[in-house]
Amino acid sequence: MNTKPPSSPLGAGPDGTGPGAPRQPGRPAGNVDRRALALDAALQCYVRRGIAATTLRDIAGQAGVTPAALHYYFADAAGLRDAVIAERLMPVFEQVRAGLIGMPDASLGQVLEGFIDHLCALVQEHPWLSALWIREVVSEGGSLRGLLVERMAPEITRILTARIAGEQAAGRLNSGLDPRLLMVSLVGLTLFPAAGLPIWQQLFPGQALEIDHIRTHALALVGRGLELAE
Amino acid sequence: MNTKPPSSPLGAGPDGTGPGAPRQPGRPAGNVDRRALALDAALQCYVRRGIAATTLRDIAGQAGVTPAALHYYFADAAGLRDAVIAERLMPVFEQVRAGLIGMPDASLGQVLEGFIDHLCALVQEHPWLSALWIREVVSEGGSLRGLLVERMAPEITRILTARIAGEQAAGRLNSGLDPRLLMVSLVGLTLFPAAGLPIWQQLFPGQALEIDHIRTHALALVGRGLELAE
Amino acid sequence: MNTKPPSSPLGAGPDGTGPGAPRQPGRPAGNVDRRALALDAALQCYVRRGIAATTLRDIAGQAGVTPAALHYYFADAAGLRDAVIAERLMPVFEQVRAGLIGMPDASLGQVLEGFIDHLCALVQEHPWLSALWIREVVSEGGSLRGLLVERMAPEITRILTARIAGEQAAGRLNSGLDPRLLMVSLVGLTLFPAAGLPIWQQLFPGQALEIDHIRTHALALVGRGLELAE
Amino acid sequence: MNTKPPSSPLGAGPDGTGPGAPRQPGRPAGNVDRRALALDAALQCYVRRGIAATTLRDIAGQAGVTPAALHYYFADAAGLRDAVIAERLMPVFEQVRAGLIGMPDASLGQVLEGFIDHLCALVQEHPWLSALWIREVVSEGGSLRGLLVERMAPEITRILTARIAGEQAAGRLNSGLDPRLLMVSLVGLTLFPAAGLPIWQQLFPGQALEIDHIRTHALALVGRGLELAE
DNA sequence: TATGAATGAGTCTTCATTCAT
DNA sequence: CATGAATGAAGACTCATTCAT
Repeated sequence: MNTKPPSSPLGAGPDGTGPGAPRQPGRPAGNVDRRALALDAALQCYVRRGIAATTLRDIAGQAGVTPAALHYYFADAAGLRDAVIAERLMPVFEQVRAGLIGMPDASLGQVLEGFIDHLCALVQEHPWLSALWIREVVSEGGSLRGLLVERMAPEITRILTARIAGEQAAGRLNSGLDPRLLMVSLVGLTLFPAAGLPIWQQLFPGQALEIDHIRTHALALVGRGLELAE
Repeated sequence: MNTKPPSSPLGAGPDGTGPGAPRQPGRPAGNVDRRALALDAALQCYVRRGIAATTLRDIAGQAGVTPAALHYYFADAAGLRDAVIAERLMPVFEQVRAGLIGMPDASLGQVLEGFIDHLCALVQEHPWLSALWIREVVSEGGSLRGLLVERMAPEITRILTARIAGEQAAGRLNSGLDPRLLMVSLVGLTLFPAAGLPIWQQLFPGQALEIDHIRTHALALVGRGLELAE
Repeated sequence: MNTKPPSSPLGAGPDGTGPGAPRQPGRPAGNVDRRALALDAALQCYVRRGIAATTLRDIAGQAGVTPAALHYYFADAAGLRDAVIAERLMPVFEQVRAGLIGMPDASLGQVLEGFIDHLCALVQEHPWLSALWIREVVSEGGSLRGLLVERMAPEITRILTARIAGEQAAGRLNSGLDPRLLMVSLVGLTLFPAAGLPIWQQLFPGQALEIDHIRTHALALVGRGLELAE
Repeated sequence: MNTKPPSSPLGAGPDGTGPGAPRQPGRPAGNVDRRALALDAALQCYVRRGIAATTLRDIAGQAGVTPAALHYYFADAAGLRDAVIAERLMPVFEQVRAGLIGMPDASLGQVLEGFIDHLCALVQEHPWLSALWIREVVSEGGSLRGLLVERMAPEITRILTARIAGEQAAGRLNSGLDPRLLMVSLVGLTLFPAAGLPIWQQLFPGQALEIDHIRTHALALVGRGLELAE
């Protein structure tokens, strides 16, 4: 009947037990493995089953550690999730953002096509990115939706929407496009197909179908559209 | 969002009794209500939390029935999920498929643009479609992925991929596109943005942003691309 | 990683599961047994180990039911504790209070001696009363201390302290006594020795030593004190 | 309340090294500090939550050491508890005993009133005494009950009960009293009210209510009883 | 036909304890 | 001499499922 409330996520326990908050620097190399292993295992499970449906046992089994060890490292399930977000997801998500707002001097065409290149390169390097983005960022009820809404989208929206509309007004961009939906379209042409790659590959056995095909295809489509004959 | 109860089974036969799915024989009509109520509640929960993370208790609470009643109607959790798929999801998924392979005489342009129209109309009518498609069909580990891989995609792929490649060879379609990825692109320009509509609406407060804007935008993009000034 | 918060104590579950709040009337007799059995078992464990140190398993084992059954009956450990308080303890505690404030017309002597009688009669009938009062009501950190401070003592204090002081002023009560401590003294001469009865009995083997001896002794002491020879 | 750290071991030998309890040989003096700190912290926790409900982590947190350090010093939780008893509790409990059997030449009146004075003085010096006595010595299932039954009460009982009965027979003591319960009554008039002091103080805000009031009141009550007007 | 009662298995979490260093 | 790392056992609680009625 001890109803003592658990310590808040990410905070070091008040009893001097457990490492609580991640302590990156200065850790003996021998111990980094198990914590990092757990983060990687958690990431894998999140991708495979979704964050909400992943249990600590799933992760512990995947990482080859005991559930109690996960509590030792991360205090609780929320702490583990937060650690994965902070140490695995955010650095990459941050790169998504940086790819867009980091090229202010370029022409809009360079920005947009550069964004496609950039997303594809990130997916190449971090194959989990597309799956997690689709399920946890975009999906209703996704665990990371708040990250997009609060931390990433507002800035991107503010910077790019006005510019897009401006280019349209100047006749330098297809006026039929909706400025508010353009960035989404680029994601829909890159991360979305990338999340389904295993499916498409399965549908075309014997043929190579990789992220680079998605990149080329997306660039061709946004370049001139379908170019349907009249 | 998505709190509107889904419309009654779309695959219902012309006699209005709706035998589109297996229904235990001998049940009085008066009880169909509670079964249908449970299916609707389950669909809502699936959209909200994802299929894997939804518990029977969630559904029972949402439907206002006891968990035991769900067992009575559907035998077990898998049976309920299968019933939702068969009686709620498949009729709509079937329409997705029918929209594509049902117009063999039309030109490819008509087929592709018709597909965009069709998807948007379906989302309009069944707001849960985009969310569920994104999370459960496309996502790795999605509960409905098998449906796409085994029942829908092969036929579509067989019919359309060859035709697309043919049109490209004949110079009637942008040769830079990848025939294998074209259908995916159209979904990525419709269902994917639709799944995020609540987010985009939140980012542009005071402005109407609805499925019709997605449709117009997608048609403009596939029509001629970005039309960037040289 | 389902971090859904548990339903609040004593409240009926929102999912239509479990009886939640105690439902006294109208229950089939066959089922009353197990719930009441659990309450009795919990009371025994509380007396034996203290409320804070009692686990659900202790109680379940004592009652001969599974821990899950306790959750079914009482939602959670706090709910069980609250039920024991509400259905077992409070009725008796209420009698402690009623014994005092229920005799306004009597002389103070009658009230005080009546209180001793009353406490001893209650202990006779509810042997757990003294142990629980000593450990959980009076002890620092006791789980029921709030009950005394907030619900019982203020009224008793308000009614009796003034009267006691008045009688002292009128010379009808030992003026050396502290009006604020008189009621406590009576408890210290009844419930406190009663809680230790097993010890005293053990120390005087072969002799009867029961609550009635405590009553007689307490009445003699408050009657005329030690009556020490000068 | 009771946040004042307990004074250093009372049973310490005349040489100031305090061998009153078993102390692993060969430990440098510099480390005694941390051990003593842990004992004090444990005592505080025992008072606050009760011995059975106190965890090693509670104590470690309170003492500002790691749980592993407690194991290093005391082998296990039982060893820590035994050390607290031997080095903190027993010296004071011993004084309770010594106060009674140490004045064989005095009159019974002096012994009894001296006992009240003595208990109050001990509580004054060791505020934890009353709480621990009430909860762990007297309460059913109390962790220290054995101490009273086996080590303290028999001797006191043997020496005093006979004497009390003798005085009664000689007409020098209220014959209505029960010789077996007289010592308990004195405790019930001192330690018991003392344990509840925080409550009574809370009930009479603005008034000083301290151990000395308890002493005066108890002496007045045992002196001549209530002195109720006929 | 339907459900209230009950439970075994599984989830997250905390605990005392161990051990290599 | 002392502790950070780790864990098995036990804690509370939830879940899908069963079954008598």
